[in-house]
This record gives sequence, C-alpha cells and structure tokens, in this order.
Amino acid sequence: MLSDRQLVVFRAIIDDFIASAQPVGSRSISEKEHITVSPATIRNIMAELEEVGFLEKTHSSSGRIPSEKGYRYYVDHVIQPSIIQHQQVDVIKHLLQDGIVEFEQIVQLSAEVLSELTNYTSIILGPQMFETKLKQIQIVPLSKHSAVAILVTNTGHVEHRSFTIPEEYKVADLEKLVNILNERLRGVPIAHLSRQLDNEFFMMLQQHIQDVDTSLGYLKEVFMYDQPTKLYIGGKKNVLRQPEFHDMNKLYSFYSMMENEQEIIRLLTSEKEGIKVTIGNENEIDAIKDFSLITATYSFGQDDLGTIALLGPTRMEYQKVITLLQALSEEITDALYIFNTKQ
Amino acid sequence: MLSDRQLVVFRAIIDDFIASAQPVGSRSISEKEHITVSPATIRNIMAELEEVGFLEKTHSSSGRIPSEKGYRYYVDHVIQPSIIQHQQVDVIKHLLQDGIVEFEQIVQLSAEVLSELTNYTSIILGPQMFETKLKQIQIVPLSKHSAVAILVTNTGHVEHRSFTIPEEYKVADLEKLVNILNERLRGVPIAHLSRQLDNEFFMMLQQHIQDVDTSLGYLKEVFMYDQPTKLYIGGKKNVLRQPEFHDMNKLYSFYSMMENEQEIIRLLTSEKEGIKVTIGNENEIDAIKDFSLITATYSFGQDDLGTIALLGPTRMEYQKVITLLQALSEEITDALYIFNTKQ
DNA sequence: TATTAGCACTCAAGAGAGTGGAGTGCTAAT
DNA sequence: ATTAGCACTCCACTCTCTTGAGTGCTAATA
Repeated sequence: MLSDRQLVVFRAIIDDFIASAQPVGSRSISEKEHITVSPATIRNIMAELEEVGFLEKTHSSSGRIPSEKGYRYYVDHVIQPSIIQHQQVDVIKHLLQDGIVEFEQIVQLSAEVLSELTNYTSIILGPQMFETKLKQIQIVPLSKHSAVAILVTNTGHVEHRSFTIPEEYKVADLEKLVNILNERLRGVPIAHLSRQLDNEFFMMLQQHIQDVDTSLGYLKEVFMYDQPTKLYIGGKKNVLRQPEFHDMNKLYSFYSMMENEQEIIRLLTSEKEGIKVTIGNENEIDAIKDFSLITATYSFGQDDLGTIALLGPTRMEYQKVITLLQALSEEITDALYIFNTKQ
Repeated sequence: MLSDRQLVVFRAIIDDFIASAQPVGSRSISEKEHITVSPATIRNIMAELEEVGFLEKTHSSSGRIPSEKGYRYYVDHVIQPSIIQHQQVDVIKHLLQDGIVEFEQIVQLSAEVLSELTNYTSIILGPQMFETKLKQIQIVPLSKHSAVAILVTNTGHVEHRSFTIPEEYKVADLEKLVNILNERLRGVPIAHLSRQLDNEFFMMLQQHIQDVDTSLGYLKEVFMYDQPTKLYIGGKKNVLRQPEFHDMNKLYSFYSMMENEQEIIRLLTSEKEGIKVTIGNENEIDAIKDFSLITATYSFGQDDLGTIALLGPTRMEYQKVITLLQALSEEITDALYIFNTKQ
C-alpha cells in the first residue's frame, strides 16, 4: 500500500512523535541519519501520507501528527516482530521463577513491574475459573449462630464467606450437609457449582435433611458470589506523566473509570487468545477514547484465559509494548503451567 | 483569644473560602446577612486577624485567605459540636445494619459512600488484630507436594496460604501436626501466633514428630505474613475536583503515595482513640503537605483500633467532616460490637 | 522525471502595553 | 467606634506585534 520511501518517512514520523509528543516537521525528518532527501521532498511525501489519511495537521502550518488510522496501519503493517526485549522480560522471568509462592502475589508484582517498565498503566485480570474445580468445602462454626464456609479449589485458591445460621438449625445438620456436598461436589468446576446445587441435589438432600429449601438457599448464597475475577492494576499515576492527559476532565474520567472494577473487567474479558490493540476511538468506553489499549491473554490450565493489558496514550510505544506483552504472556503461561503440574 | 466581632468575621471568611477557594474580600463579607458593618470595618478586623497570623494575602491588594495557623485555630476553637448530619449518617447506618454479611464488604462500601458524601478521599484501615483469636487451623492437601493452610479467626476472618510439602513429609505427618496445633493454639491471639510457635511448642512437638525444625519452619512461614492490615480507599478521583490540585506535580506525588500502601498504613496507624486533625505542613509526609488529614478511630472488640480517615485540601469542610467521621466511627464500633457478640 | 532551492504564506506562542476591576490601607468626617 | 472617600496596588484580561517553525507551490536543477 505504501511505497518504500513513504514507509520510511512514515515510520520516522511516528517514532519521532511517539518520543516527543510534538508535531513533526519536514526538516527534523530530513535531518535523520538514515534519511538523505531534503525537507522539500519530505514535505511532498508527507502530503501523500496525509492524502491517504495517515497523518494530520493540528493547524494549517503545523507539523504532522499521526492519525488514529495511521497508528492502526503502523500497528498492523509496519511493526516488525522485533528482537524481544530480553533485559526487560528477564526481570519478570525471575519474579515468576524464583519462588512461586502465591499466584496472586506474582500477578500483583508483575503488574507493578510492567507499569514501571513501560510508564503506562498495567492491568492484569485473573483467570476466569472455568476449569478450576472444587477441592473441598469446609464449614467452621464460630458460635451458635454463625459460621464460615470455606471453599478450596484444586489450584489452591480459597474463597470464604461467613453466614448466620438460622435459628432452627443445628451445627450437626450443617455438618451432615457439608459431608454430603463434599462427597458429591468434589471435582465439579467452580463455575457450575450453583447450577449443580439447583439440579440433582435437591432431591437427594431431601432424604437426609428436612427443610431443604432454607438450607439450599443459604448455601447457594454462600457459593453464588459470581466468581470475583480479581484485578491487579499498576501505575495509575503514569497517566499524569503524559502531556496529552494534562487535562482535568480527561484525568477525572480516567480515574473514575479506574474506580469501577466491573467496567474494567468487562473491558478486558476476552474470548480469543492473542494480542489485541484498540486505538483511541476504537475503544467502546468513552473514558479511554484518548487511550490505546493493548491486551494479551495468558492461559491457565487448558481452557482458562486471563488477560494482561497496558493502557496508555494513543501515542504509545507499540513496538516495544507489543513484544513485551507477548513475551510476558508466554512467561506467565509457562509459570502457571509449572505451578499447575507441580500440584 | 479572639473577640466576638473577630470571631464572627473569621468564621465568615473561612466558610466563604472553603466554599469558593477564592481569596475573600471585605465587601463580600460585609454583604452577608448576619453582618451589619461596612467593608471598611471588616478591613480593619481583617488586618487584626492577619496580625495574629490567622489570615494571609496572596498579594498586596488581594482578598484574604486563611493560613494554616488559622485553620488550626478554627478546628480547635471555632467549630461547634454541631447537629449531626443525620441524613448522611443514616445512609451508612443502613449499610451497617441491613445485613451484616462480611466485615470487609461493609468497610469497602463505607469507604465509597464516605468519599461520595464528602467529595474527599476516604481511607479506612482495617483493625489490627491484637484481640482476634485463632479459631481453627486447617490444612487441605492439593496434591502430593502441595497444600493450603487455612486459618480461621473467631471473628470469621479467613487467611490462607499455599505451600509446598517437602519431599520427606507425608500428609499424615501434617495432619498430626495440625491436630496438635489446633488443640494447643485455639484461642491464642493471632498476633502472638508465631511467638507461641517458637516458644512452648518446640519441645512438645519433638515428642510426636521427627524433624521438627523443618516443619516448624514451614508453619512459621505460613503464619508469619505480618497480618496484612487491609486498606480500603474510596474517591481518589476527588482530588481532581479541587482547584488547588490542578497541578501535575502535586497530583503525581499524591497518586504515587496512594499506590504505596505501606506508607498509608504507617500514616494512619494510631494508638490514641478519637479524632485527630492534621493540617497541611503538620503532615509528616511531603506528598500531602497541601492536604488536611482527619482520622477517627473505631474499636473492634475491646482493644483493637481501626482508623477511618478523610484526605482533602486544607480548605476542607472541617465542621461537616468532623461530625460525620465522629458519628460514623461510633456507628462502625456499634455495628462491630453487635457483629462480635452475635457470634 | 524526481529532487530541491526559494519564496510567500499561515499560525501558534510569547512578549509588551494598556485597561478595568477588585481589592487594599489610610485619613478624616460622622 | 464606624464609615465614606480616596489613592494606590496588582492581577487578569485584551490587544497588538513579533518571531519562528512550519507549510505549499513554483521554477530551476540533475
């Protein structure tokens, strides 16, 4: 689509703008080492690139800035699968391999490191536990009228919830119930728990315990929290370092969005594997229409996908960030695979 | 210290500035309903207030703004223990009483509501668990080489950590160990757990299990996480609404600090009960030398203190905020008391 | 035919100068 | 004691002017 000449200039302009955040003039491009033509020639090429919609001017006599369409082309066709940023990935590699203590710690730390390496905001979405299975249910009574239900998964994840024991119940009843549940529910995917409770067990339980309705109601409530997908965010402060966001309204809507976990989860939840780049107005959410979002998936077990993402200005270091995310997602997948099989 | 006249004017100026964030002129004060004197008289009084250091000018012919010393006097001597903001407290009261499901949810929600009611940033520090006691230890094996240790407190709090089982161990050994620990440690304050493990049990355990050193080492590691004091923050975006913070450097240092949980915890951890106000430079941490911090404590059980705090500009609605925090801390204390005794 | 030097043109951004207005302090009159 | 009145100060705004970095176009060049 673009001639070689155009491509060279286009890339130079994008790289320059990504670094400086300032409109790029023909002179500064012609002065670059690998470019030998005069500013006038650059201007002609720039005019061509503007013609196809890859560049824009901020005013009639200003330098050029890349358009969103330009970034899109850059990401899709210009970026080369480059040499992976070894030094950077290594930092995280060490984190992941050194001592895998707790999955959550790793992820939290990865998010922080990632945002420091890039100066953007990093978001990591914990895997959705489609494949995670119930290992054990336990109920620890705290007093006559309250108890904690604890739920352990095969991945070592622990969820818990305290609840009040209805008057008419006895601890013994609960224990009986838990025993039955443990026998029958062990190995059931977490995601199917509440459905399971509804279906097959209602009848069976009736044989053992009276007043099934209430007890089921309670248990369902305990297990129903719709699997809180955990979210780890690092470097929210980094938006403040970008000149394009030195604007209170943009900042406000950004930080508002960042306080709304549900929205972020919706934004990042992805079915497809691989890297996805959405640029500026391609984003559905208004608050980040000035941002670019790059997401990569990592796998957890065979079917579960988690997401790593970076959120920064449309003027983002796509090349660096994409290779970094790609490498990192593989690292995490590997680390989790080891983590999984060790168990 | 201040005459009645001075006090009336002083309060009027502070209230005006808190509302407008603009230097206050003599005319606008003299026009207030409850003030009958002329601007010239106000100017004289203003000069007196400036003399004692309660007011400042931004330049020689500007209106007055309160100094930090002025705010200090205002907080210490001018604010009246006012009618409690019933409507506002009621919102939270309902939250707390409606259905106490999970302590953490309540606190999280309180933080959000608090920041919305005030337009400042709210921080709630979970109680330090001096008084919280161990209810039960459980170990759920996940595989041959890994297990999760779960720790339930009498307050329904659950902590967990997964760990690798050393080669030479058998699950049976662990179970024996846990049984012993459960017998002997039940009721021990969480804070003393690891000390207890060190002292008395070493010898006793030796009788039952060989290779005590290693097992103790593992268990200590599991229980050692120095009780992560949980932090709930709401309304970080609200700083952006304050004109005095429309400055990237201030914002950056604020948000940087907000990403540093340890520092916040250190800032809020308090030994004394009651409300504490620190204004501007009274704060030790540079990042909030332009802020005022108001902290109130709530009690959890007999000895444990948690903290609720609000962070806003020095131009803060002290009166409203102080009464609100006071009321809220009582509500939380009450709610927790009920929560505790129910168990 | 592609390149480039040259030139006229545009526009943002910054510097000065001028103005209006909101504020002050001081003094003299009430 | 209070206040009207006045001179004064300084910010904030507007206007104009200048500068410089950029453009597009044209005509000359290789």
